[in-house]
Amino acid sequence: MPELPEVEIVRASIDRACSGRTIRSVEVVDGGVLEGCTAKELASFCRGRKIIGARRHGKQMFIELDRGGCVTVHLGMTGDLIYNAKGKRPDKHDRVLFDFKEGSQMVYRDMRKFGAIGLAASVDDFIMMKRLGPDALEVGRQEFIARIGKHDRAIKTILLDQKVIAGIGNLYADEVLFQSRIHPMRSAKGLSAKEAGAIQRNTRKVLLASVRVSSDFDRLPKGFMLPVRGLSASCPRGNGRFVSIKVNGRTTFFCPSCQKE
DNA sequence: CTAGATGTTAAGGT
DNA sequence: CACCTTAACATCTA
Repeated sequence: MPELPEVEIVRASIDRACSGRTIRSVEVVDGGVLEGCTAKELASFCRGRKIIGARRHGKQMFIELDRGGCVTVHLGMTGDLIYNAKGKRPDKHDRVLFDFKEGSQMVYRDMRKFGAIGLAASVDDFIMMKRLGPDALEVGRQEFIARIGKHDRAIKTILLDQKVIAGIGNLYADEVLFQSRIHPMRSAKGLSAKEAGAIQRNTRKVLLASVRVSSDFDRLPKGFMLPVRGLSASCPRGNGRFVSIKVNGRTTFFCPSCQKE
């Protein structure tokens, strides 16, 4: 589930379904997903509190409670936060259940358990503690360009660094660079003003386009790499096959003809 | 059976 | 110190 658009989609649905509901109890099925608090602490923190909304910063989610404080939720690789109407059958990978007064519940589901649930006094507190950079959709154009240009490392590595800009993951980094026609190994610092500007623009374009289609890649506009990323697929511009390399330990696809070194 | 998967972080090497 | 690569986390699927 886990890059900015996917998290935003989950946030919006939880915000809609759970705002105003009061948590009656919390059941931690698998404590392995808790970070920085025990099951007891999470439960006593939440008990009797009302959810006032769901927020997001990069890939990080926050369930804000009345009287201050929030539950922090990171979806990791396979996490999901779901609103279940009363009587829904539990799934094998349900890890934490937040039971509401009405009998419905908010469920944290995560097959691989790379995600994390914790507590924070405030959203800003947590962002500071984790040293997260500004959200990829909220950061201004000038700041985006200034931040990426400070680093003399591969541009893809910089886009993936949550401390520089928060929210871009492996798939979207590839798409942003493909849209910008920039090779993933180019030095971020070595980019021209025009190139850095293109990356900023395309970051917005790609993330917003994905949110718009609910991350259903097949519904993205023509010319996107995501629906065909990988395998032996061809570049949608008709310039031949994609190539795969490792950048920052992550599988990277690009079009060697459109994205020159 | 093996390899790899949208994320994050620690550890070890140059 | 800066940067890079690798491994680890846990589990499923191609």
